[in-house]
Amino acid sequence: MGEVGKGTPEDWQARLEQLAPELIEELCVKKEPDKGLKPLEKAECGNVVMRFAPNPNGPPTLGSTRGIIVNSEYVKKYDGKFILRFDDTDTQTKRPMLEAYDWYIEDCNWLGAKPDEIVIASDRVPLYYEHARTLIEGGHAYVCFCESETFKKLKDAKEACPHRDISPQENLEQWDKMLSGGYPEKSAVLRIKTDIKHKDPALRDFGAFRILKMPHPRPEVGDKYVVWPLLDFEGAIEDHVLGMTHIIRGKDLMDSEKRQTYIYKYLGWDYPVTTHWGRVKMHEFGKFSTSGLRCAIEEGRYNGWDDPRLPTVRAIRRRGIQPEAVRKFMIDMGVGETDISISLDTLYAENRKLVEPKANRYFFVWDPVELEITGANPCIANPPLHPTENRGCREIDVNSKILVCKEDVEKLATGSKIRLKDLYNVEVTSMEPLQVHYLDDSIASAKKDKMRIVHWAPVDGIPVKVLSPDGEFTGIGEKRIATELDKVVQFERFGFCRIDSVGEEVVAYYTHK
RNA sequence: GCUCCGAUAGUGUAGCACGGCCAAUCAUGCAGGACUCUCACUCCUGCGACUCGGGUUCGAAUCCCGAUCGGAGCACCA
Repeated sequence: MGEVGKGTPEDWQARLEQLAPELIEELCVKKEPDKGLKPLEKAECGNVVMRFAPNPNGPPTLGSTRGIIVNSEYVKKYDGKFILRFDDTDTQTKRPMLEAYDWYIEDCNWLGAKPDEIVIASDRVPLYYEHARTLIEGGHAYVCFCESETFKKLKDAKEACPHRDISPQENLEQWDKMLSGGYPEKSAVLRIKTDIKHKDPALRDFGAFRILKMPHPRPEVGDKYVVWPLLDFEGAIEDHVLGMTHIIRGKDLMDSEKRQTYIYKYLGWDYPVTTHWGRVKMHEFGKFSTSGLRCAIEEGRYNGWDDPRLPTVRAIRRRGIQPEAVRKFMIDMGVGETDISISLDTLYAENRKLVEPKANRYFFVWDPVELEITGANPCIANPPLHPTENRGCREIDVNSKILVCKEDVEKLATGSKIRLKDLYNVEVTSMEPLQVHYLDDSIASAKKDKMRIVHWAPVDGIPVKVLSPDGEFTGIGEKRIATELDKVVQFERFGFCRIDSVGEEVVAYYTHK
């Protein structure tokens, strides 16, 4: 051993060649970093079933896309099955929103994550009752009439409540009475027996069903049921019945798995492979709660669920973010247990790569100021639609007046020379009123004199309104913008925008710089 | 109070299961420069991290212990 530390690398190589030449090749193989998502534990191609299970109590947000994209991406990778399941069994606190069901389906499709199957929990309540009955019969569940406060105290003291040891027969009767509406709201819950002395208080006898007399918002369900399952129960049953092999969910649900394991044990089922991820916060968006947002929208502080200031999928879609960019962004983020706080810059950079070659260029002048040109004949300007992709030119008639941005004018003084982009060079002859005199067409002389290059718009252009997260911009743009409905364009020296509507005026949604 | 989890550049991420390929990957960001009739794109160059302290070992980002910081659960919410 002592001699190992001595000698040069060359000596070592020579020694190794003598001793074990086969090792050399092995050492030369560099570990390849894995691209994309890490492999799933115990996953067999063709047998993977995963799900995204939201409560449709509001529209999908950028946060939801992580669950949609990563789950569906894994399923694609293993040629499995992707299920969209609506966990909509709370008619009260997180009451489902009727429109949101379709929004989720729509947004999944848009993101390239079309579900292979769609399941709505509120349609399957009898299934949950059935398993609840089995558990009661087996003595693994009981109807508890404690007030929540009382139960909490007992639980914290590791003490069983008086209802815990009632016989299955009696429990069954009480359960039936519960189902038929024989008890008032909040007077009874069905609990799953775990271990009342478990060292972790979160795992001691947890609730599985409660009485909720508020009807379900879905008309096909309405007031059919008064007993509704809680998430841990509903999810546990569904995940097994639907054949889930792998689950990825929030770290906050870690104890959920431990609780659900009791149910699985009682029913003789195997628990799916579970992974957890941390919370994602976006720098650009403050804290939004679905209920808070709803109020704000109703009060008119936002224009709707697709207001460009909101982190909803509908909003970013309207802004011209491409689904592929969101996918790449979320997949690159991977599945980590750390809580993260990310910036949308990375998403924008991803999107820019996608949109840059496609977007036609146009002039849009915000805060327009009229500028009079002397000494030039009327002409037609021909700026290219794209600087590198050979896609032809736009045509803009230029007479004696054009519009330029106020912020550009503020940098001028009598005598300044500027280049009107893709047009010609001028010199300012008067500031009030703003007048310029034609100099020449040569780009070379513009460069030689280091003139500022300023974009402009025709006075008879089309009014344009840009809605952005930072507010509204209004001005005038080239008429041809009206032909780009639903496309992403680049307003030169401004940024990328998606043309949202075209009429008397063009409305554009700001994408990013 | 009880219980669980995590920590790599400004931000995210790879590497950690099995310690030497790590003088630590990639992306984004930032700074400087080239190109350009846009502040976009492209291309160069640069900046920047293993939370801390012990231990094991010839060798630790990787294993062990402790501390610190951060997050979460203990609902008749999801």
